[in-house]
Amino acid sequence: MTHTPPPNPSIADVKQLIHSEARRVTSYDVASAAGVSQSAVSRCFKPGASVSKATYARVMQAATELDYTPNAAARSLITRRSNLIAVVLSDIVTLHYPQILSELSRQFGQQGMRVLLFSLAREGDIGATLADIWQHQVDGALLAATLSAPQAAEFERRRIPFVLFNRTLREGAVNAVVCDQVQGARLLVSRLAAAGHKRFAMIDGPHDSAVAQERKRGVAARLAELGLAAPLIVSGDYDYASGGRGLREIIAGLGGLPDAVMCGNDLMAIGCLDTARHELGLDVPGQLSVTGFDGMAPAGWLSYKLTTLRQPVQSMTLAASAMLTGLICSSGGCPERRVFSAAVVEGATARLGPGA
Amino acid sequence: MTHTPPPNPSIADVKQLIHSEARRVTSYDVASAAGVSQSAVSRCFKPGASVSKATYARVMQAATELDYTPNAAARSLITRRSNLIAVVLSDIVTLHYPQILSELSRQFGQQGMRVLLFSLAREGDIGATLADIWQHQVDGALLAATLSAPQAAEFERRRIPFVLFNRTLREGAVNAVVCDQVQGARLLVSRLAAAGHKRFAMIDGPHDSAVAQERKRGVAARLAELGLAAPLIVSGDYDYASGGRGLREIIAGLGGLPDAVMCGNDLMAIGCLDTARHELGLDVPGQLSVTGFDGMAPAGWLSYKLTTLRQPVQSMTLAASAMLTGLICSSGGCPERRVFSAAVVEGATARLGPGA
DNA sequence: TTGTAAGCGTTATCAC
DNA sequence: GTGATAACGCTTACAA
Repeated sequence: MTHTPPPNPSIADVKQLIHSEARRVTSYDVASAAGVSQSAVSRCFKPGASVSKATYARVMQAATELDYTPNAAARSLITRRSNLIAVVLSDIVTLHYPQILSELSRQFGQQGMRVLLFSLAREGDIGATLADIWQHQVDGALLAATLSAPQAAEFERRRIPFVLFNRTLREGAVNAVVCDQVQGARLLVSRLAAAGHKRFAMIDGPHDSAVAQERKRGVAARLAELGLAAPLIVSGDYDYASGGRGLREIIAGLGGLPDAVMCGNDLMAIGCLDTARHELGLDVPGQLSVTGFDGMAPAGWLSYKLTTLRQPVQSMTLAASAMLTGLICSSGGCPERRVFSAAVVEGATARLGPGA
Repeated sequence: MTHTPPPNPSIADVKQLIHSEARRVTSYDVASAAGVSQSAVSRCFKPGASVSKATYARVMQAATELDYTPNAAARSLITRRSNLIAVVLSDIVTLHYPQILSELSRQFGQQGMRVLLFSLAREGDIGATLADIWQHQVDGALLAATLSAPQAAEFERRRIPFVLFNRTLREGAVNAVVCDQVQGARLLVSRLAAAGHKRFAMIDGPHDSAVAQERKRGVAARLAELGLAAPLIVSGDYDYASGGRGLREIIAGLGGLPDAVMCGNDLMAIGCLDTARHELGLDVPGQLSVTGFDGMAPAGWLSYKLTTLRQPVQSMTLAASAMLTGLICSSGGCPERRVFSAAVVEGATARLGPGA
């Protein structure tokens, strides 16, 4: 019994050879089984290459029978395209996570790109992750995490296009898709003030969250403009428990109820609402108005009907993936920010006055 | 001005050369800047290789200044390890998505492996995705989606270890981490029956969901054992709206209220609960008991306190990632199933009798 | 249209 | 400990 392959091996011969050597199927195997050159095989897998119908058929037949699949690593080595997109999410995004990710995976998938996922423990933890991103030679990155200026610069230096999601750089222009948190916050304050609310309190998000900072800023600015007292601000962690804890802290701080509690996100608003109603026996919005931010699904559930600001997550996700694929294909152009507006969801947890 | 590099180029020389040629930094560049051979550079980036301290320092200095990062594609080509794990989720898993993904990303990350994400539109849609998985030569796969026997066989043939999450194959042994849905369902039925419930109804999950099938099976089997009437089963989509719709359908079908409505997951249970209380003005659990499945966070919120079965998602995720990394390192061994139990969360939406 | 051959950037093997 | 040199599996001129 010899292991030397016959000069014109059949598909079965090749199959057995591969099996006996316990290795993966390569384009050479397909070529030898189909009786063509290796480059012919390669061309058959490249859309729009020039191959005769007969050759194509023979190659595909062999490829199918041998379970051949091109090796992405080898391809990426020569083409300098990995077809990989790094998606970096800080755990805080948790709310829209599923929606964002499945949408991104779908969008990029349609362009033949795959999502390489990086999940950060904390908002600012991207540092250690960067090395991994470089190694995998991703074609682009979508970042929902805080990026420092030097880190952004390194993306530039390596010529890796990136888009920030709901984040911007303090200085320097970068591509970003954001929701105007400040505008939204101002709008909500206006509507609340128009309904006669005077004493405001706020449950703030984590200190390292850029989005939380903007929301807080918008609220404070609009209150000042309206000549109303600055809100009592307590801090929260964007989670359900923070909402209840925050409310108690506010009541203790004020020695009574404020007119409105504005929460940094829906999750805290729901926690605040539940504590107000079920633990403190308060009437919302009768005695107290409660508002959120985000417009996540549970906010619309019948038990809550939360008054909140909806971010157009779907549109933002779409815009971000489109922007990134655009950057990858036609590299160049100057940085662009696409700013979406948040819309007030009237709900039933706050008395609102007329819009501006 | 010449572009020929000097015989002993400085780091700055090399830097400029790379820049002028607009290419990525390779180990050759680092080698030439550090005045060593390319293989020396390679060794410096391989943990536990034999390099002298002096060489290591020189190489690292040059590497840092040049922003050199090894190319994962080239490495993967020669080592036959991509350090990539395919994680395939059907959209239905949406509930625990964030928790599962961030945990997996963390776990695999600690082993130096990255998560390549595939999000399926439907439970059974893995077919088209497989070709992508093969291309990227993943070292292993974690699948929370239905896999057919031939598909499983192809994983075997390609020697790619895989672990099913909350799924099993109808025939044939595979590695899997599951929660015993049947046992959980039976337990819950027992507790409900012990409290005197007689007429049961059920809002089922999607037909293509294996988990939903098992839950339904467990409920039906236990009811039969107890000599109770078979439940009225209406179908749902695992979403919030399905819960309310299902409840109405049940009431219409029975011409009145059942004693208990068991929902295929928490989301539908919450929808059912909201409709019962806020639209139909029913007293839950006074007039009607409602139960869920999963134990997702909102089930515990004060407005719901849902009676449900908690799946130990954290433990399951941990087990799955550990199992997969185990399979990758020490290939071989016979298929194993790790079965976790669901625990009853008593909540406040159903009257429960004593446990068995 | 097809085949030949030169890389892509690593790691691995082997002398030295 | 170090440096040649041969893979790894593919794409892509270029020649036929």
